[in-house]
Amino acid sequence: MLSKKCKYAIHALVYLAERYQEGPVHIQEIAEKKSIPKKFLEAILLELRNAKMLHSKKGKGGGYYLYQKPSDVNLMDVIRLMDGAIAMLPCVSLNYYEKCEECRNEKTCGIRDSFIKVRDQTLEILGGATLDKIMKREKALGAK
Amino acid sequence: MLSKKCKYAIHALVYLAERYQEGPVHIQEIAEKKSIPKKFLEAILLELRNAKMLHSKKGKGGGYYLYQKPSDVNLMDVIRLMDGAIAMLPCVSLNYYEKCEECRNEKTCGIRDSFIKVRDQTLEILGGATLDKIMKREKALGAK
DNA sequence: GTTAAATCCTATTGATTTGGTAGACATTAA
DNA sequence: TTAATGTCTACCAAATCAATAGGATTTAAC
Repeated sequence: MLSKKCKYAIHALVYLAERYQEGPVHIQEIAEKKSIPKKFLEAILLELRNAKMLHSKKGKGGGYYLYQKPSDVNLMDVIRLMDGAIAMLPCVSLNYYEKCEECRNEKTCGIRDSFIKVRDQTLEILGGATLDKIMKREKALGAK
Repeated sequence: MLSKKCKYAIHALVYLAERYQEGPVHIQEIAEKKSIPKKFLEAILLELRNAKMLHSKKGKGGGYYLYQKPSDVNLMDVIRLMDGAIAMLPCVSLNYYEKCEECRNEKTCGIRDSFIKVRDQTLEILGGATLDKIMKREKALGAK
């Protein structure tokens, strides 16, 4: 399951995608519109900024805005940043690989194969889920 | 990520699949062979038994053994039992559905779609990953 | 240059989950 | 009767998650 932090991050990014190229949006507004605790959101946006997904402008009239085009930001990257590995086993993770203590021998482990398939399918879907596609879908579904 | 409990359960089941129709295997043996803390394994096997995945025999000469054929036990069921939902969002889970607090309106949520696809792909792969296939793979890979 | 509005940063907290342990009890084979 | 085994309830420590507190810093506007 995705953490709340990750879900908040996704919702905040979608919101900023809707405001793309309209200047900085401040935390307070995102927090209110998306019902996210402001202080928690603060930490999340900061993390997204440090990962170069967002830019920020300090001081009066400041706020956050997308660093890249909505079509260049996908759920795979956001989830990896917020929650870490996408794979279901550490020993099949591409970005957060760790040896499985439980496996005596990774080469002959019979269960890894299925989880490698799951990982690849998942990455393909989430890698293709970009902010612009999410926005388009919401419009198509009639969101106001 | 799968919990340790879930990984232990899978390894224990694979071990019991290798001993299928050879009578009860006791906890101690599984714990030693698979390097699982005995007391923890005890609780896990009990849960698998309550879910009708295993049978047990009490008293001297007792132990655990598979309830069904190895070809009838798959990773999807084991994971659901041990860790709960397989889906990445509660609102797309088939067996553990819950409303997403974050979504104002599920019907118009633009992100659910990707997670439904991930869920379906994952279920298909894990549903097909049966104990007998895992055993065959281990043999093919040369496990001793 | 003062002030108000905003982000930035560090630390802390409470609740829940995870991983594991202790010990008594019940059942069965020999 | 006894030793071996599963069953059950309770407990505990550490980690993680979700959230909060309280300033420090930066900037625009006056």
